[in-house]
Amino acid sequence: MLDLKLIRENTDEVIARLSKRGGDYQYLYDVVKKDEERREALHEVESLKAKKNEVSRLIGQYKREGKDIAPIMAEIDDFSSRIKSLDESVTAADQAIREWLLWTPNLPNEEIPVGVDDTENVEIKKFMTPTTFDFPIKGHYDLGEKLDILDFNRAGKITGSRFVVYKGLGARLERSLIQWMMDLHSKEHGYTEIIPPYIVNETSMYATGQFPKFKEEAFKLYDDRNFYLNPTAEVPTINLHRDEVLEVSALPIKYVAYTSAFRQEAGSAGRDTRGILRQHQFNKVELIKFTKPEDSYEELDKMLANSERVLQLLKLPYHVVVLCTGDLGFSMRKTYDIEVWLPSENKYREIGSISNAEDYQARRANIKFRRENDAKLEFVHTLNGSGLAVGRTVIAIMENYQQEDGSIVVPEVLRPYMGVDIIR
RNA sequence: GGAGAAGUACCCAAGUGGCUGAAGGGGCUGGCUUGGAAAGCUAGUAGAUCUGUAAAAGGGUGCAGGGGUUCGAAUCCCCUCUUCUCCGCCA
Repeated sequence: MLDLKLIRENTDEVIARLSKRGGDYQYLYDVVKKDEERREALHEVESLKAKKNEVSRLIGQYKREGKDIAPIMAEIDDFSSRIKSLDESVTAADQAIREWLLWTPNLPNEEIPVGVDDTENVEIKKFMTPTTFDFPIKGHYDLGEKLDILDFNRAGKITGSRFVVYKGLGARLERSLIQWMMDLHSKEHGYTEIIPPYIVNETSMYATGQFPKFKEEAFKLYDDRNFYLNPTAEVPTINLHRDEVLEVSALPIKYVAYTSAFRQEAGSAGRDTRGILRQHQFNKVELIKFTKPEDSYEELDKMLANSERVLQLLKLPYHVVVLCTGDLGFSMRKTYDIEVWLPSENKYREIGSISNAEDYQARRANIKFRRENDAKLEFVHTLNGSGLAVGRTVIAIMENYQQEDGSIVVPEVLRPYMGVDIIR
């Protein structure tokens, strides 16, 4: 959520900055106008309430003293009806403003490239060169079916499209990666491990910014409690501290969370339908930080380095791009995407996304901290990043480590977890 | 799923309609005392949020959350959530 005061005082600037994302934000002028009306009504109703409170207290006093209260009762009746109607208009204005703000995305960081879509993202670093082969290569879907470690047909029978069964060493590869990533980030990078609920409520979805705009992306449960399947561990893990005041000495708080993630992929009909690149259910290890405002960008860069380390240790070629304004996620101010080399597509594909929301989610989720005993409360900054998407890491390993005979060499760091050197 | 109990500030806890934005402890912060500390004595402790302002002052809201009754609600009524206990079922 953006700060209403900021919008009130810098309307033109806010609209200009938001417009770099694309879209029309002229409605913010209406919001400001509504806010003026709201405050006007608020002043009036508050002074009426003050007077009414004063008179009400007199009634108690009069009664104790045995005086007649009839004369002041008439006065109170008049206050009450005016207060009621004014209160209603204030509440209506509040709700209207809140609704607009919930649909308004975060301001893009001013230093990120301005652009309309992912073609204008800017590469900032590169690790290794794309893998080359001296034999005809296969996609992970072909490799997986031949090795009998990925089964798409039976997953279709059990559930439907965009689901997969991992089998044998395929299942073990997925499981090893989860274990190894959790170990790496918790033991070496100092994150605290979290396994949160995989079902979240509506309030949690609003707090991180999935709702209201991306409701159609979520799997809703048939249940009258407004429950949804977790779309990313970011949701439960940020909400871990919703409505809390964090100890300043504990910041930055660093979590590594493992969950399965569930997405409708509503806007992706027909895209990436082969293989496990885009599934309704996938595993992800996610990094989350709560930081002091002045530290968030330094922590963002450290988080990026922690994510990159996964691919470096796996010896997989990747590059990092800064998302341009048009490709930036709704709640985020700045995002790095890590894209891994996929030989079958002959290009880099997203495998992780590392973002700083600054105070946008903290404001929605009401997560604060206090610098000193008597200091005012301030919003923390929240960061989240992949560490990494597990299924896509499986793809990258299968494709980049494939041999001419269709077998797959297991990256060295995973061998202690896998118990084998090669999948054949 | 059934039956019951509870939710008050940083923590514990009193409080059945006005004199309570909230007794009493604990903790924390300051002062006295001390060479220093402990103990003791003493003062402060809604610090939230909205509004307002240059900053204040002032005002509204705030006793799990939401509605209602009333001139007036922590207190009465309704709904929801959470926690705990017992029973049932169960990985």
